[in-house]
Parts: sequence; C-alpha cells; structure tokens
Amino acid sequence: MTSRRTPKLDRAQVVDTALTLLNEAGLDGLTLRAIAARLDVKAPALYWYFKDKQALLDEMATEMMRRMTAEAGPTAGDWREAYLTAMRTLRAQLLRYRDGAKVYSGARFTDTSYAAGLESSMRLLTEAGFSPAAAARAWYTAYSYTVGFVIEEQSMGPNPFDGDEGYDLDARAERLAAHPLAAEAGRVMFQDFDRGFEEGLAAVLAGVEATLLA
Amino acid sequence: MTSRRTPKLDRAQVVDTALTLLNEAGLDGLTLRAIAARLDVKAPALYWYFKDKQALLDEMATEMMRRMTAEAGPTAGDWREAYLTAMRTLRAQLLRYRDGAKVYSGARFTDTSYAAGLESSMRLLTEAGFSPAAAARAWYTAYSYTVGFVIEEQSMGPNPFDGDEGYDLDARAERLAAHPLAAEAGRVMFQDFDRGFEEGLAAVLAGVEATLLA
DNA sequence: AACCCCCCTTTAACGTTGTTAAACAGCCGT
DNA sequence: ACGGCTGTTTAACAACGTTAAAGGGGGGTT
Repeated sequence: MTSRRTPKLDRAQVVDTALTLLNEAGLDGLTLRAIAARLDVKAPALYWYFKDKQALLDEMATEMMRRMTAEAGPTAGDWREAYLTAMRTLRAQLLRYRDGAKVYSGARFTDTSYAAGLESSMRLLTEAGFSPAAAARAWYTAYSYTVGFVIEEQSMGPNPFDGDEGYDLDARAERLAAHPLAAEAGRVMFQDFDRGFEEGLAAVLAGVEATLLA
Repeated sequence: MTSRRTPKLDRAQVVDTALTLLNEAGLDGLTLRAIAARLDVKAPALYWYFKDKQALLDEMATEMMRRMTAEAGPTAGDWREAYLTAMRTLRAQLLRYRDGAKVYSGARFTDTSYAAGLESSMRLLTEAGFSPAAAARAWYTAYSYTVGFVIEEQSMGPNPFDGDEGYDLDARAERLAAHPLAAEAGRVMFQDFDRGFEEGLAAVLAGVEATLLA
C-alpha cells in the first residue's frame, strides 16, 4: 500500500498550529507542550517531525515566507512598484503574527522555496538597468530596513493581539522635557507606524535608485 | 555613616560581567546562574539589583547604548558625516557583543541617557533644513536599516567569537542552481558585510536627503 | 554591652521548559 | 503467528527563572 495508516500528525499541521498559537500566546507561550496539547498529543510526539524546537521555528519562518510570496503575486511591470509591493507584503506578513519579526529573523529557511520570488525580483531589477550585484544590494537594503522596522514596531508599538497600550508616548515626552527635539522625535517615530514605514521606504527606494542604478 | 559597608556587588558590575559573558557564551549561555558564578555569588543575589532577567537585559542594552554615544563623540559639522558616523558606531557597538543586535532590539532603555545624543543629532538635522518630523524620520529610517542589517549579519555571518564558519555560500549557490540570479545575490548579500553595510547606508543617506530634506 | 534593624546574601525549593530513553500500540508483509 | 516499521505515550532528567525564608554582619540606639 501507499499509505500505511493516516497518522495523527504531519509537519504542515504542526507548523500551522504553532503559528496560530504564536498569535494567541506570543513567543513566550509557544511551548512544545502547549503546541502538542492543541493537537491532542503529548510533547515528545513532535520530535518525530522536528529534531528540536529550533527546527520547528525554522519551518515556521519558512512557512511565513511561503505565504508571503503567495500573497505578493507575480513580479512584473515597473520595478519600483514591485519593490515597494514586496516590502509592504513582507511587513504585512511579519505583522500578521505576534513577535513575527523576531521568529522570522532568528530562523534559517529549511528549503529553497524563497528562491523563485527572489529570482524574479532580481530579474526585474537587472532588466531595469541594475547590475546583478547592485540589484542584490538594492533588495537587501530594503529588506534590512523592513525587518529592522518591524522588529522595533512589534516590540514598542501597541499589540493588536491583546489590549496592550504600547509605549506611553506622553510619559516619554515628559521624561525628555530637557530634550525637546528628542521628545518630539519619539512622537514621530512611534506613532502611526504605517505612515512612518512608507516614508522611510520611499526614502530607501529613492536612494537605491540614485546610488545603485547604473 | 554614608556607606555602611562595601557590598560584594553593584548594578554596574553585574551588567559589565553579563556583557562579558554574553560574548563568551552567547545569549543561550547567558543564564543567571552563570553570571552569578562569575561574580562569586549565587543566582538569587542578582534579584537584589534587578527585579527579573529582562530588567538585567534592559540594563545591558542601555549600557551598550551609553558606550555607543561615548564612542561616537560630539555631534557637529556636516550632518551627513554625523549621520554616517552615528550609524557606523551603532553597528560597531552591536557587533562588539555576540547576539548584540538581538539583545539590543529586544530591550527597552532604563533611563534617558540616550536623549542627549538624539537631541544633538536632531538639532544638527533641523539646522540643515530638515523639519523636526523629517529629522526624526531620517534618523529612524537609518536606525531601522542598521539594526535590521546587524541582526541578519549576526545570525548568518561568521561568528568572530568562535570558529563558526557561518553560512556556507557555495552550498547555497549549489542548491539554487535553478535560480542563477538568486544564487549570485546570496554571494553579494552575505559576503563582505562591511562593504555591504556601507553601500546600503549610502543609499539610505541619499534617499533621505532627496525625499525628506525640505 | 546588649539590642534591634537594615542591607545583602545564601539555602532550599517550586514549577516549567526542552529533551531523551524506553516502552507500547497498530498495521504491514511474510 | 510472527517480526518489523511507523507513530505515540509514559517517565524521567537536567537546567532554567523565580520566590520564600533564613542567615549574617555591620551601624545606631539604648
């Protein structure tokens, strides 16, 4: 026979459950016992599918990336549009999960499913006049910016998953009374992340075009 | 009397020891028991100085930031120079500790010692023609880029603290044989981080100047 | 000199976590 | 009926963060 019997679990189901639990319990609450309980199973059963917890986290990050490339759609048209869309989608996908950026940035992909999307992005950029090296640099610069931005956003900003108020900006401003510009800067940096991300991303795009495009 | 007796410990000494141990043992090896052992003390003694481990990590991040601003020196002259110097110093300081970027980005500062440096940066930018909001955005954009870059660098690159070889780029290129541009991009992104950082930073600077300077 | 109090540290312990070893159950082919 | 492979459980371990309680050792007061 092809299949001996339907096992209770499989890798994909474990990963999916873990991602769901990540949103509800956060990274601290993401214990193997809690994941196993959701699957009506005991913790050691997970070791049949993953050699250790880091392997599961790696697979979670890879799955996040897969969902990201699925959502971003085909890469064509103006390279600027595609570039912006890719980074917006990256941010949106990281924000979809609690501590998403931390999980993502601390992991290594388990397969090469990211390669197709990267390949078409590189093709679009090189066709637009970037050298291969400049295309990679342009992409990685925005990528670093986006990951760094979301890490900060998720650790400081209001948490959409519970009632957390986030960083108290008024209290911060009061503490910084002796430094008015720094106090004001806090308001700009930690309020309206959507807009802040777009402004920074626009700057990165402009700079990449000015310094890296042949 | 002013001082009753010299206690065995003080906050600064604990933080300093913890930062040293971070370099030798990494974030995983940074346990309260290990820190305490270095100080010839038992773990619960640390709770006299820090309410929990996160408070110690927060203080470590704050100390990293203090050493950073001390090293960067006064902020004056051309805003472009100061901007580049600030971000280079930030990266250098994060690289000085193993998992430095992770510790740093996951923490909240325990005091306002960062405010003076931020204030003078904001002043320099506003004097150069940035609006207060644009100055904050310009600063935060490069800050996000730098933190994101170093997080990736420290999780992928060769680890200067032990003999770790880092990501195997040749193996990666082989896996990506079907995606030549993506394979080549990996070489650009994960080799010579110093140069890569500078190229990206130059792009960010140019973009900030083009889109945010009035 | 005896006392108490406060500062700082230790001893002991608790609950939880990731992880491993071993036993165990079900289905297959022989 | 049997042996073997695939999954899962039970039981246990060491290590971790953390807390409660006790202990010691100097200073100030009586």
